[in-house]
Amino acid sequence: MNDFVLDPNSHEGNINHKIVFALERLSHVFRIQLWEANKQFQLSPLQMQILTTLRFQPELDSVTAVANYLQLTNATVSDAIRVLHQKQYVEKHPDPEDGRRQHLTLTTTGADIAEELSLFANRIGEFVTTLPNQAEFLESLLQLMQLLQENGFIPLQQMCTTCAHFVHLDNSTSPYFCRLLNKPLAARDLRIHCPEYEVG
Amino acid sequence: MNDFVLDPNSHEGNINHKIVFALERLSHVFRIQLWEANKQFQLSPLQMQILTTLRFQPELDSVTAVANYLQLTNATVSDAIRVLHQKQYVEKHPDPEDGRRQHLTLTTTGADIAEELSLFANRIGEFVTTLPNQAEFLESLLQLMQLLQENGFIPLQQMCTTCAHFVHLDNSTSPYFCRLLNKPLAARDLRIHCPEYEVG
DNA sequence: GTATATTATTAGGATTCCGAATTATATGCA
DNA sequence: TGCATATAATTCGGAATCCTAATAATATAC
Repeated sequence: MNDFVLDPNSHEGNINHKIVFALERLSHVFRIQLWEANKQFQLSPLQMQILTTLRFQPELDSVTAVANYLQLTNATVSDAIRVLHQKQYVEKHPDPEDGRRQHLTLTTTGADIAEELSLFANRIGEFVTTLPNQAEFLESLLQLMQLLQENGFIPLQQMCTTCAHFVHLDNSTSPYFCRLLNKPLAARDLRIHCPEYEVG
Repeated sequence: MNDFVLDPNSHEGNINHKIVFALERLSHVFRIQLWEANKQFQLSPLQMQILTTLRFQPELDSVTAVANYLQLTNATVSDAIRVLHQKQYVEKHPDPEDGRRQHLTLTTTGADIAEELSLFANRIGEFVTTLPNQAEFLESLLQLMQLLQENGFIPLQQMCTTCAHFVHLDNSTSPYFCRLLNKPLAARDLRIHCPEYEVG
């Protein structure tokens, strides 16, 4: 649920508290939207999150990898994946070299559903479109994510700002640079999940 | 959790998607933090949210009011409050004029716990402290909240930006003004839950 | 005064989470 | 080689999250 607990007006004028409170309320919106989608897609919130993870981050193809990403126990994820397997949205392929591993992939149906879920999520994106200062907004969000990642609140996220190939140029209109792609980056170019990511 | 589903790099360079994805990841952090607090406080996530709501928005003093605010059914909230009542964190007072209503208040213990929860939530606030451009960040968040409220994704939130007393002055260093308090407001002064709120 | 609406609760059920235990396989090291 | 330890995945039991539907009591509308 939205997801946390804070006095919305504590320390009158304390901007940190207000920001956290606003993030909390927005967090709530996402949680509620997941339950809304549940009615439409006949999938539980966790099942939807797993489908989307497998669709857009296919390298997270095991119970353990998904559980770490979602910060849940293997038990919880294993159970949800069992249901997705029953519904024939997810396939399990034994690893030929490691008998303990099961590689997870989406079926065609599963991938289609994940696409639809992505469109559903974009209902929020419509409102973001009308915001001024989107680039600055994204930068603040990424900075916060980076801090939270560095302090163990978020598991490794393959973001530009923590990547080995990333360079922060201070005084420039394109303030960032990727050494791998060998090109300058504006705030809008910053990736949250880059396939070329290397721990930096 | 976190809580939603979106391709973190869809439409390469589509900044809306990235913003939504970042918000989604942050939403996840709040959800996970609630479960963390659960270990420490022996309270369920919903119970904690209810305690905090009663503490900082005491005008939401009925099952229905809290359920609307949290966008849950009365059944769900009623059940959680039953437990909080058992634990002697919440008291129920029958309304003398309306026999259906129960006014909810916190016990001293309940209020103390709510304060501690607020401190716990502030662990995220520490990181917000180090962000540059906090005022702009808060403004973007509030603008998004306002849009979501206007479109029915968030129930009535007593924010300055949707208040009858609020005036938006365009070209100024204090770009806002409250007619009730009769004073200019900077971004950092904007309230998310104002006791003087009137529907505007 | 009767129909309708509202407040709160209860019951039943699928899902979400956890910790702990289990099974199977892989790895490290003597 | 062999044995301890680590890892991957699952299963089990249990408390909590959510819902819809039904119920009871009271309030409101006409």
